[in-house]
Amino acid sequence: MSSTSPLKPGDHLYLIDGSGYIFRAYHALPPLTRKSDGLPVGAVQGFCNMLWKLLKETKAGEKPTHLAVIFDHSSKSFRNDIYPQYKAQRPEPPADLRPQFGLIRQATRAFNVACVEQANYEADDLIATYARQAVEAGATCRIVSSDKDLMQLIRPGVALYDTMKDREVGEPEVLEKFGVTPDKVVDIQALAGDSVDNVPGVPGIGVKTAAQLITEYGDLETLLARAPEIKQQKRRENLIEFAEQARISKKLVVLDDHVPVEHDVSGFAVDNPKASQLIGFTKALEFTSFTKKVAGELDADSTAIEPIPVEVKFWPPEGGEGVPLPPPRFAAKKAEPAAEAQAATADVPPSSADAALLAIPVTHADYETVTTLASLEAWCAAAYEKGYLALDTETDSLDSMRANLVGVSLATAPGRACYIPLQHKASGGGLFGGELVEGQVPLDQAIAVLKRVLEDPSILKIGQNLKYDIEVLKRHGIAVAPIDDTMLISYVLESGDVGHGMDELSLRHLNHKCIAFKDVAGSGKSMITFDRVPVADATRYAAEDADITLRLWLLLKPRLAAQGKLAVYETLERPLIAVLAAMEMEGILIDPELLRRLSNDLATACAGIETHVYELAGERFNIGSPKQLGDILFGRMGLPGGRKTATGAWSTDSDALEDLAGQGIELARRVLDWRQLSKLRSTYTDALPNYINPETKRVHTSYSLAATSTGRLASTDPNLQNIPVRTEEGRKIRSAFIAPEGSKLVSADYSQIELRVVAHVADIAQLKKAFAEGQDIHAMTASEMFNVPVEGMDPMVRRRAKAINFGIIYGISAFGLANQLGIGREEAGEYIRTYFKRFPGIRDYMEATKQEARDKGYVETIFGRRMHFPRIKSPNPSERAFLERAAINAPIQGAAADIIRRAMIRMPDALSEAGLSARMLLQVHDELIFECVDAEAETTMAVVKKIMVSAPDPVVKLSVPLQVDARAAQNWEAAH
DNA sequence: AAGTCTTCGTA
DNA sequence: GTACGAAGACTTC
Repeated sequence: MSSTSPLKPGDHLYLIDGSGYIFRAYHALPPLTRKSDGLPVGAVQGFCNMLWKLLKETKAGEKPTHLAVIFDHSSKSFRNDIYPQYKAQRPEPPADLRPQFGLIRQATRAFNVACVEQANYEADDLIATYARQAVEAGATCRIVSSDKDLMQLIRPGVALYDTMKDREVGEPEVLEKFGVTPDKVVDIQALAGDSVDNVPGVPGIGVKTAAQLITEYGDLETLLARAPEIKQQKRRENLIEFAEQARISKKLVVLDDHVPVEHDVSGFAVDNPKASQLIGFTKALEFTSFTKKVAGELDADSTAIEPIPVEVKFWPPEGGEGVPLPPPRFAAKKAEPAAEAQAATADVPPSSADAALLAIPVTHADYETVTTLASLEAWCAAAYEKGYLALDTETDSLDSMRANLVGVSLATAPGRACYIPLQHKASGGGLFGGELVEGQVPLDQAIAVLKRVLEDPSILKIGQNLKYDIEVLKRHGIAVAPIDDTMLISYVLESGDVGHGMDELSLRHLNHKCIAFKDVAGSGKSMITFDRVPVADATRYAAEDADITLRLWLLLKPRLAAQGKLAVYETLERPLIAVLAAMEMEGILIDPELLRRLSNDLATACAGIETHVYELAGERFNIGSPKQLGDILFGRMGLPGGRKTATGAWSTDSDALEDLAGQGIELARRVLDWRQLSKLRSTYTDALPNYINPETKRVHTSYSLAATSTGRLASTDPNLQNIPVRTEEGRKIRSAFIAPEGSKLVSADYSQIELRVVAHVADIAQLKKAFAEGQDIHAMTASEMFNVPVEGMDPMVRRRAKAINFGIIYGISAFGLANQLGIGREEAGEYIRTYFKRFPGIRDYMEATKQEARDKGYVETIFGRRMHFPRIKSPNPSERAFLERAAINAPIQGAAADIIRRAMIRMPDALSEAGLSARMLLQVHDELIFECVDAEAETTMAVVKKIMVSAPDPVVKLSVPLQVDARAAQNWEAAH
């Protein structure tokens, strides 16, 4: 421990938030630093550097006279007595972080610095208490932390220093973050709450609204007292209803500055480190260069000092998929050559030199606007030196099949980025508008230079959502390869309730807020296309995108190997980019004339129903308005049995209307009919023709690879994964998706793939046997459950079993099953009990999955795809039950998604190797749609089936056969 | 103009 | 009971 001396006027007390430091260092720094045995020590090393700098390099007059590092004693504190859910759903720290908690405490002692923690109090409370003591003693205090919860302590004599951003946090920074002065910060937090710490706050109020309210009313109590004056209805009601919750929230966020501290501040007086202790410690952790630096400064002979024993807890981590190894120098050898076409040699690992540069702040100072061919060549040369290149294209449209290339940005190192404007046009109309801006490299020349590097197999191209850029560049004759995509890397690492957009990733991982697109191009009606953005603005925006993308790659790529997820990325994600790009660019043919006729028919039918509805209702109203309809049905007509929606409005969904229709209310039946027809018209027959590309005359959807939590794809603009099929009217729309003359559409779909996955992963003998023998799976289930023969089975009995089988996949509940079958909850519960009695393995599997989600915070598919459920331990019972069902469904839906991904990745090569010209056009979760010439239809179906059926091989040997049904026809409806 | 709610299409 | 996206109505700024 350090020496002893009471605080006196003029003294400087430094309080370091040790727990906060380690969390932020872990998440902000690349996990590259490990001891030779694999022990992760990056945060400890960062901590030592920071502490050393504080002790040695602080300016004269700011040197601390007293210093202590404060830690959280445990995850429980007095706040849990006020509000048990406080910080209740914090996930366990990552395995490679856990051992570093103890190491940082040992580092503190090795520095001969006070190391303080106290049961029942958080570090922040101790810091608040010591800071108050300092001010009262006439000394000043400086708190070293990046925690926003400490902003409330800022006042004359108490400063806050953010180590991660390397800057002082003063009133301006607090104003920027919370919109109020430091003394009001707690009122903001009380209103806005904090989802990370589970501070509830008031619903509907975020930081922005809270700041506005506190500025207007002065403080929380005044606001709550005068809440009835507030104009906005919802806001007023919430402030009144949740007033007590706001007060509790405030108690949670206000720090206790009168902790009966066990360590007296006089014991924090600064003393010099003992060379033997400090160097002994840094040698033990193999901090070579740090040891050298310290030895030099302390004038000690480091070779003469023995490493001291260091106590390591929680390492290696127990169980799991094994010890996360240091990131390999080169990507792991691909396990499946066929699955990953990309050469491993092109997969350059992030250099540690660049990784170190990640810490430099994102400024736009060194961004360059490339205006000459020579300078473009120089940037390409830099890419050759590095072996990798981050890039981003700027265009005038979100639709990659219509977008014109406006410019390209490149980055070769953190902070080293450029923008090459290619097709910027002068702003303004008339004579001077629309002309190409001076000083741009001619498009064809720039393309020629870029083509060399973007197609070079030795240069790895890094992008964020590269599929878009690949398509735009392909249309300019460039076939970009090999590639890495930061969006997909993030998706593999963190699929769960976080997003993977670049702005979001930048904030989360780099603590940097990107320039928003609307800041350079505006929004809404006044939005300009990117080619009209001034080149200087465009450079800052575009070069930043490439810079951030490169930094994210440097940070995130090593985590794939560290978490054992490189194979998932390389076999299920990355190779799908090119496959999807080809499908999207191919597009599908639709018959706009047929859709136009359908639209007319639907319009006529709707109009007829409308007249009738107005008669029945006795007034004209907007049938499409649930609010107006509810008022008429349950208000004016006073019909019984109305339910309310979450927001208190009358529910008029199809269940509610079916109820009324069943009671003989014709109005309800008519509205249901109207809704069906009007839906088909607005969403399909009217919308689809607008998506026909004028050049290709086909419709090109866009698939999102990182939109779902389970690994499924999502289709947008237009969504071609929800084309109607269930009703006769709807199927007419499907028949408007056609093959050209002389060609056919082939549809191939997996039969019962999710139930087959269940049979395999839960290892259910009866199910496996039934699938192996090609039995009717629902009939078999019914037979097992109700002891009736399959022969001559009552269709109703089979229907119940079928509903239960689907329920299993969805994480069954009596409530849901009762709804589905239109029976009572009791009866549904009885079915479920019967089912579990006959299939106990299913119940075991479901319980085990829930437990896994609770223990680890995630679940995995049989192919290793990981899906996170950070809120699975939510204190809210209905949220928790929902997440448990989702966690049960995820490995099943996810495995099915993995299987069809594997089939899709192998499909193009398989088709061409078979000498077929068939092209894959669409994916609808368990179905693939192809277009092929008439003569090749049969062979195409055979090849497609073979690839789809064998898709799990060789990684997973399914214990159940997969079945694929395929048909060829002139249109999708007939092929399906 | 932007964001939320409700409804409904798919697997 | 799972997973999505789109359209129209409605609310708020």
